[in-house]
This record gives sequence, structure tokens and C-alpha cells, in this order.
Amino acid sequence: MPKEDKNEQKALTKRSDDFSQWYQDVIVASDLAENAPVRGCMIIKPYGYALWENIQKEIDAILKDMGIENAYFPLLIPESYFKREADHVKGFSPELAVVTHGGGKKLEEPLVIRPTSETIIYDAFSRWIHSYRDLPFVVNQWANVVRWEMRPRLFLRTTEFLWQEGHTAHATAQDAKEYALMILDKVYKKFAQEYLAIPVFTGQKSESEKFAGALSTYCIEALMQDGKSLQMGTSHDLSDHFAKSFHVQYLDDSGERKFVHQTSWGVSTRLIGGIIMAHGDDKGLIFPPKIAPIKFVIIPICKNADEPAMSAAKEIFAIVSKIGKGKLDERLNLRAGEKFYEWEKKGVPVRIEIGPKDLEKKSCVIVRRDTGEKESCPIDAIVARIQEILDDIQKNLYARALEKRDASIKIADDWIGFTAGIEKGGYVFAYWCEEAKCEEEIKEKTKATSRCLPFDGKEEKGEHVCVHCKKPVANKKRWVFAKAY
RNA sequence: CGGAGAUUAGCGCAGUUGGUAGCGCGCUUGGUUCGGGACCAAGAGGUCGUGGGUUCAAAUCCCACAUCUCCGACCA
Repeated sequence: MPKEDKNEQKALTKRSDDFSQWYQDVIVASDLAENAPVRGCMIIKPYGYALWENIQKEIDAILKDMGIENAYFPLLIPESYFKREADHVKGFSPELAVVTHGGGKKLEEPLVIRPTSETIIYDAFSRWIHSYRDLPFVVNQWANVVRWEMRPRLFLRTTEFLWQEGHTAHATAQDAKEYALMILDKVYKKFAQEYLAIPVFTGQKSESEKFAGALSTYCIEALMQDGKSLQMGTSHDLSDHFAKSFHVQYLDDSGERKFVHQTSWGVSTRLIGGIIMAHGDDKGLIFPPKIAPIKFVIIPICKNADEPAMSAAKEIFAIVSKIGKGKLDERLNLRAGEKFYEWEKKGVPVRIEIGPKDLEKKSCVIVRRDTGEKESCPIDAIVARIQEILDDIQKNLYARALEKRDASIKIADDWIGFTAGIEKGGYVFAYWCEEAKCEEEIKEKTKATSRCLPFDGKEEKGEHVCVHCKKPVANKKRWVFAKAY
């Protein structure tokens, strides 16, 4: 068999040929996860879980810095709890998994496997909160949830997924709204941009896109390389909707009994799907250094374990490990080339090669994953240089993603411009009447939906009409539209 | 829930006049290789999705069922 054919077999599907297939190929080839025996469920493999642990660690640190504590609530929730909040039950009923039997007997009341924990947490809040002095009340939990989705996709929409969900109670509507916005900006936007190197729009969801039971939903939205948008996190202003259903009340400083105003907010393993699709290339994953499970890999070029290149590699590994978690690939049964491909697929930001030729010069070869650039670096300068390159990759990935995102933005003032813009992929900014029926029609015609009303949108003077139905709109800001995951 | 496809070794697959299963990758052992996906030799590995039926004989023909995957509508 000719060599080219063999490599062809090992190569990933190209993004330009079939993005969806590329996505699945990358996940399997990089050893992040695989499908489980049960439809829609995934096995997160050690490399994928290490990534999730890093995400978790950083977000958890940000939350803890804000004084937010973790707790854990049960997986099983009495079915009746879901029925207490009308919009909530309506929104979640179709996707609930329900336990009807336990210990060989039919249960008196079926138990819902949590799709989200508002109901059971606020039931606890109703017992825990008594006074305005208890507010704001804030708790976070890291947990798994189950939603019986019709169309699962690894990381993006799995039946069971991992997430954090924060829940708060406040004295006033204003406090709750401010808190929901603060979390979106100071936690989710910050994390997406500074750690994941993914630029996001922050904004408010339309009525039809908001969380079941919320007054308003705020979100971060990011562009994937196929031109679709991914909702990467949400923060909900729940107003007093759940407080009224679950009787979460407090006495204010004048002794008056009042309902609390609440928020809930979450990010999930979907973030991993976002990282893959925002940064990956035809060679595989590219991880931002700040959350990469392995920040650098050292590959000694040698035949036997007792060669100088191996001992030099070990020494370098020891000193570079000060920077963070790395990997020394000591395997002697694989050739260097195969190792290069493997770690590229896995998205390791920096590769260090050390062989006889380098040893003569007291240097080593450094290759960065984002650009593929190779350079020779003196061994005694290596720690500083690797750190510099990691920082630069982090910046470059963000800059690259931002450029793609901004290049995808189209301004549309009429229907022809709108459809042409959506057709090209990416974001279209347009005025919209905000009516559900109009949004449905837009979706039917173009497959695009409103992603959000961005917070940093500019107000434009003059009279504006809806890009689809041409009704006059009161809003002076444009909505962001895109096809979405 | 619609449409399509699949189910045979760990993975990817082949297997029609019906006769009890094979290839590639991977794995194990030995040897030669080793700066971008090496090669040779030997070896291990299978209730052919489930249940029925036809037949002397079924991976193969017939019936039923189950599950999974992909593409759409639904959603973090």
C-alpha cells in the first residue's frame, strides 16, 4: 500500500469537507470521550476529564474568591416539585427522566432525575431563609443532570452532562438582576475570554429563548468555526416566580413578610465542545494553555533509554515542569513522527524535541501547536521561553477567534441583506420586533434564531423597522441573529 | 417524532447459487529500524444484536423485536 494512502486513513476529516464529522473524529482521535452504551450518554475519558477538572478548578476558584460556597443537593426530586412553577414544568416536562420503581416496588410518587435543581434547592431555601439579614443567600453546586434530548451530540448536548449551577436569593428585584448580570460578566465572560480564549457576546435572550420559569435570561454566545453560534453559559433573573411557588420569604427590617428575588446560573461540559469548535484545526485539537491538561510534551529523539538525549529530556522535563503539568514521552516503541502526530491531535500547546543534534548545540527544538512554528532554543533559557510561548499562544488563540468572529458580523437593514448574511454563516445584526411569531417565521425561513440583544450594542438614532415583518420597533439597538447549536 | 443507515475479533470492515468465518488497524513475542504516521516473522483474539421460522445444514433465506449512529424538528 502506498504511504499516502495509509496516512489518508489515519487523517481526520477536514473541517471544510464535513465539520460535524470532523468534530466527532477529533473527539475520538484525541481520546477525550466516546459514546456510552446508552443513547446520548458519553464516557468522558481521562484526558477529557482532566480538561473538565481544569475548567472546574478555575471557575471554582473564581466563585470562591467571590465568597460563594459549594453544597450538594440530591439527584432525585419528587415529581410534584416540578409542578409547582407553571412555566418551569411546561418547559422541562418533555425532557424529564423519571424513576417509577425502587427496591422492586412501584413508588408512591415518581422521582424525577434532576434536569436542573431550582425546585429542590428553593424548597430548602424556604426553610433556610427567614430574615433580610440572611440575604443575599448564595450557593453553588457541581453536579450531573439529565435531560432526555432528542438529538444528542458529544459534549454539546448529552443526555447526562456535568455542570455547575449557582442559586441565589435577594431582597429586591434590582439586587437579583444586578447579581445575574454580575455573574455573567465577572465569571462567565471573563472565564470564556481569559481562560478559554473564546470571545463572547453578552446579552439578553428573547422571550422564546429564555429559561423556563425565568423573568430574563442573560447569556454568553460564541462563534464556532462552521459559522454557527454556541450558547456557552446562561444566567437567569428568576424574579419572585419560584419564591412564590416554593414560599421563599423573609422578614424585612420593618417586619414585613416579603418574597425573595432569585437568580440561577450555569455552565456545563458543553464548554468543551466550544473549545474544540472554536480553536481546533485539521490536525486536531488546540487547547488554550491556561486550561490544557498537558501544557507541553517533551519528546527525546533516541533509540534506547540509556542515551544522552533521554537523560537530557528528563532534566529538561524536571525544570520546565515548574511552569505546569507536562508530559515526557519516554516510549521507545514509537518513532518520533508518530508521537508528533499524536500530541498534535491532542492539542498540547507546545512540543519540545531533544536529540543528538540539539545536544551538540546545547539547545532543543520548540514547536508551537497554534502556528506550527519551530524554533531552536538554548537549554538554559528554556523555562522563560516556554512560558513566553504559552502566554503568546493564549493571546494568539483569542486574537484569532476574535478576528474570525468580527469578520463574520454583518449588518442587515432589510430581509434580503438578512438572508444573505445568514447564508454566509456567522452573525447578523438587525432590528427586530421581538415578537415570538416573527422569530418563528425567521427560523422557518433561514434556520437562524435570535441569539441575544447584546449589552454593548450601540444605539442608533432614527426610526427603525423589524428586518422581517417591517413593524416599527421601539428598541434603538440591534439584535444578534445566527444559526445556533 | 420524521428520514436514512448500521449491528460479524478491541476498532474499522469483507463475507450469495445456504456447507460452521476472513482482511486491515491495534495487541503480544522476537528481530531490523528510529529528527514527521517504519518493516519482517510468528502469535493471541469470534455465543456473527435478540427471539422465532424454513432446512440434513443459516452470518447468509423469511418473520418479529431490540439497540446504536447520522441528518432534521426540540434543547445547556
